[in-house]
Amino acid sequence: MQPQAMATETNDQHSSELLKGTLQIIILKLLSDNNSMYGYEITQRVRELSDDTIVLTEGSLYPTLHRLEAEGLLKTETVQMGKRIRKYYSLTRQGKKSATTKVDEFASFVRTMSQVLNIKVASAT
Amino acid sequence: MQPQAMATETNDQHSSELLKGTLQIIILKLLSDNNSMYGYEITQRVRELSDDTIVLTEGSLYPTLHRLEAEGLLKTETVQMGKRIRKYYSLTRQGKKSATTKVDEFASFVRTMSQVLNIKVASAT
DNA sequence: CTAAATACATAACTTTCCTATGCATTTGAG
DNA sequence: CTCAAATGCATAGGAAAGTTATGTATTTAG
Repeated sequence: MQPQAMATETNDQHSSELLKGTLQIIILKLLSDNNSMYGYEITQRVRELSDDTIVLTEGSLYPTLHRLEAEGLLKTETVQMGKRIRKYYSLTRQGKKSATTKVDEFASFVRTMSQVLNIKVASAT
Repeated sequence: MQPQAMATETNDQHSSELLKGTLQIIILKLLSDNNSMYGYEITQRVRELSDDTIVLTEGSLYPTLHRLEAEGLLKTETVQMGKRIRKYYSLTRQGKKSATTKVDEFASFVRTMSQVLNIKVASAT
């Protein structure tokens, strides 16, 4: 009955402060699951997986992709789609290792934080 | 047998990138549990609660405390301990509300992230 | 035909944390 | 006793990683 409650989904956007440091983890993990993706595709998939609560801006996504490539974690393949360019990113061997490590690190960090904040974090299964 | 494995506890420090945005949440939550604490005490307690994996530096702690006070979330009481000063921080009414909100926000963010990263995060009980 | 979506990119700015430094008192080991 | 370590607060300078704003260009849908 309350107007706010009428929306089908709760999609208040997450505080972007918390996102810091997690963007590269998200990218690495998606690529480790999907073999190869292009930038725009990544933004759409993250939006989808997060129920519209994590919306990547191009200003953060592309610089991060460039950085990860420069660090040797990603490699690219540019594909001509008609007259439009698509740059497909995939993990290097080093990137695969890094993906695993960083996801584990994040899980560990979350465990520590729940301990410090004394909260229970149930993951949706 | 390996020298590194001899330590009784695994206390690799968490990547400070992930800490971004969580520092103020930690402070607000500790104060909401403890009524009143001083800076140094906060660093020690966080160290303890996190098994030495989160070590706050003064360079991040004090500016954050000052900022939260300026925002009206914290109030202070300076106490003279012999010749030494202690500045006790506690939550304002607004700070109490903020503590609850931010902890909830963090929990929500973690749920979203586990969904995106497809990981299960079990909290130590 | 034209607005919205797709697709990439970068410059300027902000926030938040870290390192380094400074000052001062108290405690503990030798 | 002496001096290093721990206790206690504070700030300046810099790094890292986002955000906003802007730019360019093609394709799709109304």
